[in-house]
Amino acid sequence: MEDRIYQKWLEKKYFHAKVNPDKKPFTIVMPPPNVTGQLHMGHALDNTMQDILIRYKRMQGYEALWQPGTDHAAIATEVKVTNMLKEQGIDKHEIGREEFLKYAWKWKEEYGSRIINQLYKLGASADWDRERFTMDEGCSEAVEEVFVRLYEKGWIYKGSRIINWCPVCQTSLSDAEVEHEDQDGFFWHINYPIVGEEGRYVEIATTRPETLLGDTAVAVNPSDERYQDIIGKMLKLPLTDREIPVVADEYVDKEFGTGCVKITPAHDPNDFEVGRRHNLEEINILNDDATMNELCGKYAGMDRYAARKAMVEDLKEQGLLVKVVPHTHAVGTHDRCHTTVEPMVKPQWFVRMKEMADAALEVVKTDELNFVPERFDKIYTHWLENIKDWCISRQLWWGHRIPAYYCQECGEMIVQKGGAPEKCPKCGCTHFTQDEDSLDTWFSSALWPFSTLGWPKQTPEMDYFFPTDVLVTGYDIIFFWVIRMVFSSLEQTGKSPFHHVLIHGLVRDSQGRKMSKSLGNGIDPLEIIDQYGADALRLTLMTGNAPGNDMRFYYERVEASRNFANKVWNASRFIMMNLEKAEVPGQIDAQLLTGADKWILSKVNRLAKEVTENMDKYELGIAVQKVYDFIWEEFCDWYIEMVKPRLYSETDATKAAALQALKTVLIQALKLLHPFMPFITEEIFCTLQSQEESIMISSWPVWKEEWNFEADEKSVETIKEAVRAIRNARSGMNVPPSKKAKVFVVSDKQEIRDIFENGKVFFATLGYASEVTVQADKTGISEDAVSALIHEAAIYMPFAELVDVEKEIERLQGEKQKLEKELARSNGMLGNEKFVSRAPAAKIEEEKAKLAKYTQMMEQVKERLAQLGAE
RNA sequence: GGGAUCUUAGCUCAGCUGGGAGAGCAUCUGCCUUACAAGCAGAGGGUCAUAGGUUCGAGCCCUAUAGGUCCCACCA
Repeated sequence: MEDRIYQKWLEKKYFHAKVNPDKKPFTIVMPPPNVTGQLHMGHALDNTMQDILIRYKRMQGYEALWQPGTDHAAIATEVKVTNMLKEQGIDKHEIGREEFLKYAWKWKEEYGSRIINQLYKLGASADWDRERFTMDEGCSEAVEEVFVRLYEKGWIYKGSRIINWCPVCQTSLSDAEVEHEDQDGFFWHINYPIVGEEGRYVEIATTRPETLLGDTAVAVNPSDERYQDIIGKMLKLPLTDREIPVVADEYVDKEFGTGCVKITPAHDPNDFEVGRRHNLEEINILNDDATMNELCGKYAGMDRYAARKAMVEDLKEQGLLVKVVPHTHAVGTHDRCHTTVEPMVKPQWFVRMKEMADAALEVVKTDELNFVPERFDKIYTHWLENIKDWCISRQLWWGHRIPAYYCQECGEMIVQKGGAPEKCPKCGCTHFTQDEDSLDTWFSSALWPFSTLGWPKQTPEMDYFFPTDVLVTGYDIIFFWVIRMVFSSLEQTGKSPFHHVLIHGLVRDSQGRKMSKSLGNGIDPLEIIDQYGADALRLTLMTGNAPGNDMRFYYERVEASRNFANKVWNASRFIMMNLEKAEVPGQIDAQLLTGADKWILSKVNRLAKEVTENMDKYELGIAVQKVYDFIWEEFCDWYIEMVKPRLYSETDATKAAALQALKTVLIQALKLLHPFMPFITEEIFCTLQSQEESIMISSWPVWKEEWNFEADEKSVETIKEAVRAIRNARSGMNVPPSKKAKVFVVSDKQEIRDIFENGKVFFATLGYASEVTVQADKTGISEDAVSALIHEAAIYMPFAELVDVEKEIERLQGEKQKLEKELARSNGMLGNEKFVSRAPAAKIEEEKAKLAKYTQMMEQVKERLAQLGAE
């Protein structure tokens, strides 16, 4: 069924949005999934939320564009392709860049559509006609444009800086791609001999002894009294024949370790800074695979950890190892392969961040950009305030190549769009080599909200759909993507790329663990869809969870969602069955509407209002909960049951009105439910009526003043109260529903009697009554009838053979206790002089009304107890 | 080290601007009532982590404390 419906939507082009000046635009850009990826629960959640918002806005009459596409995912894809080639016995370095890229593109063609097809299964109503790819022509043009603009502004520069290097992936990384994890290690205390002072040493402490070979100084704090006399002296660097100076630098913490720090500018970010301040040499001692390089003498060729071991042994032998102290410290790892990254000095490309970060900070302050929930703007702000320049070059082949060209003759560098220059402006040479590096994958995704709309061209789409309205994504991606989109867009278009960022959490397993491949605890959304349907999956993902919070996913929850889908299905089937059997006029005849009909119309009217309010606040969970409760409780459990006697009657004059109300309310509810459960609502909608061809392009329910029946709502609520009291009493005495009873409603209030007279038809059925008699006093009712007491009325059921006076008294005494508590509470509040003087008047009135109600009910209970001979 | 967040019924979680504690699942009781037993009706179950404070009134606001989770961070 779902595939069939989705196919229809596709064929009818319902998802397609076009520039339409008659309508207001509403735009969401889809976070582009990796081309190599497969749909997981995170995608399912993220895209369900977006689809809900898009469907909602589309129904509200907006020109709703959901812009989809995929990301080339530089490292992830390159690793996958490399591994695939490896399995075929092909080494990527042997075949070279060109060949490799052919394989990569082939891979992309093969798998790029897989995840898109999986999104179809979810019901995603994205505009697939506009599907884009970060490496397609337009997006690549945008990348070059931005690169060149920033370069010319001086905000992109090439320089030798210390960067994070992944020895396995063999590429540089940005700070955002490095995760810090605490690892157990040691503090090795090593003596560095002072030159010319036999037997005198400087004791340093290090967690990475192997970097000793790259040391070019030892630093102490300039105010450290212990070391004043050695500042400026030379030390003999152990295991080498080099001599290094002692320098003074504020960076050193006197309290930590020995107060003496070995400085390795080429392999530690702090040491790098110290090195630059003191003009120290930067000695790179590592190869790209993190083995020791040719400068390391006997250690050359050893892995970094093997070298560490060997060097510690040698230091021990030479008596320079003072002690070894266990020590845990944070180690940077690559977020993709979890290899320990190696800080290294290498020539790379960077984006200067200061100015763009400031601009990005400004838009959250001015509310041009808002996070939902709000707390995430702190995370955003904090990151931007501490941002460093962004290393954007990667030593990868799969990605946008940096548009920098070097003259083969004089080495002059030219940065420009549209390929290599024809002639070197400096020497006239016509031969160039392009920079080997490619760009960080996030450089292109940072442009996604506008590159997909045609930027840098001035397209009608840019004018109409940009800036987009809301971005939906997980909190784990704020640094990588959201921030970079914001500053890129501000710089290039002058606008924030979206007004709202709706943040969701992670979908975890039933025990609260992150779903991961290594744990094997991932639940495949496609399996859930096969088993329970996309609607059930979507509902599960949307219920019982607040924005920004993580959620647990387990089968019982999916089953509950599936059960709800069944409920909707069954109720609809019941209504359609009855509609078929009878002639139903097209219009509701307001004259024939009963109190029950008005009550449910009033309820669904308010529901529409509340759901809309919550949708607008992005409280999707609350919105769907309201629809769920309405359909299951008010509509199915109450209204359908109320209406049955009229439906089964051949003579009831209001039967048509009942059918009309059923149909009308069902359609309203289906519409409100549609964004959440698109398939089942479409199926029912199309069977139920033939005027409109699809629910997804029908109009969203709005508040109708003519459906506002407050008085009728109150009447029905009174009867519901009575029904509940009857059921409660019967249940307490184990009377089966099949056992009907005569029911007397006694009230000295005319209006109450009227309510029951008017509602007799359904009150009788719901209250298991064989006959309902409404009267002003107790005449004719046997003394020992079972009673159920509600506000301003008493219900009596004479069960000749079932009377159990003991139980009856017990029940009434329970009731009395409850009322006593209520009265005490109410009296307490109203007796509090401060409450009466300071609380709002409405609150006081409300409380007085309650007090009156409970007082009245208490009298009834006491009277009844007395009647039964108890007290 | 800084920050965020959580602690509510046996379990998983809602509770949006402070005004009588909710849902789903689980449990117990009774029902095959002609849409639905994947259902219907009823019931039990919570000093809302702890201690203070603000307020007429606190699950909600403030301050501490304890425990959990997560993020950020250059302590060698």
